[in-house]
Amino acid sequence: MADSIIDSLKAGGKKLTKPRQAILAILESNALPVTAAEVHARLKKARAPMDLATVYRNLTMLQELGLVDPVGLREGQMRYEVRHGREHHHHIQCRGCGRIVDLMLCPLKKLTQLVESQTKFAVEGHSLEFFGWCPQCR
Amino acid sequence: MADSIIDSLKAGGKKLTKPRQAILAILESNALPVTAAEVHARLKKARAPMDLATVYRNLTMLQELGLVDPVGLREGQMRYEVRHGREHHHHIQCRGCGRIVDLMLCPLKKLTQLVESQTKFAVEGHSLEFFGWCPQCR
DNA sequence: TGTTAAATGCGAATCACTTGCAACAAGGAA
DNA sequence: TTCCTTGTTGCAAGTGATTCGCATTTAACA
Repeated sequence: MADSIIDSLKAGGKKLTKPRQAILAILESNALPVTAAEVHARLKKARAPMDLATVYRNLTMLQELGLVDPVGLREGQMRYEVRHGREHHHHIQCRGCGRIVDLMLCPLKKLTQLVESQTKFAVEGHSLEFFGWCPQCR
Repeated sequence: MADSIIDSLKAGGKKLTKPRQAILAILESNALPVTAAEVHARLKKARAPMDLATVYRNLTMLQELGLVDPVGLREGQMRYEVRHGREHHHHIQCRGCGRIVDLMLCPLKKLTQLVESQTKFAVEGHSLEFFGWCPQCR
């Protein structure tokens, strides 16, 4: 587990419990964003079962600390991915099979300024997801 | 009601029922995206009450016909807005008060081609939402 | 006007997610 | 090490959004 994560938890007055470590291990082993249910299922397989409510509580907390990013793909459930050591990026999901692919790009720095001057909002974040058909499904 | 909407319904084998007309009227009178619950409440006020399930069924169907666009702002519920006669656009929502403002811009035409060549997906759509603090809340 | 397929209302179900609470476990202080 | 405080967990129940089954209507058109 990365020191930066442990430091962030400490700074937030959080404890490094066993269940929490297991969740972080699952998250770190996944390149792509996962749902709470998926984390729950993988913990069960990894012989570290825990209550789904605990999974949700931890994902919410990790998000508040800025350690994980939420990814909303209009699936009726949220996905989460660790931020640690990865560039800010976006995703594309296949409308056929649901496959998700990382897009290592974000064209929105300039656009953010435009939005700020246009709306007078202080922009704090954005979500950008693409939908389409993957090579196997098209 | 616009002829183009009626034509689309007809082409999809759909009927132009009274409840459906009422829903479309509500949608057309709203510049900003609304939730199913909001549509349901406004129909009640407008003395054209109908079952919430009917509202959902219609919103889903109108979306499938391409007459309304879904807008996901991570509020735990979807919003919808009529596409008819309006430019493709995005939104920004205040993290404080929830206020939504239209952004009449979309910088993603070029980016879509980049995504397509990078992933080999056939891009069919995207969602782009900004979050921040509005002038009153910042 | 009759026929038929689509649409509606109602109630129950599902699904993702949250909450209350008692038992438990980090982790710093003594 | 032991104690104490406070965050954490499991369990069970609760929400809130959305969907489904089914019997009853209603629009569309022959």
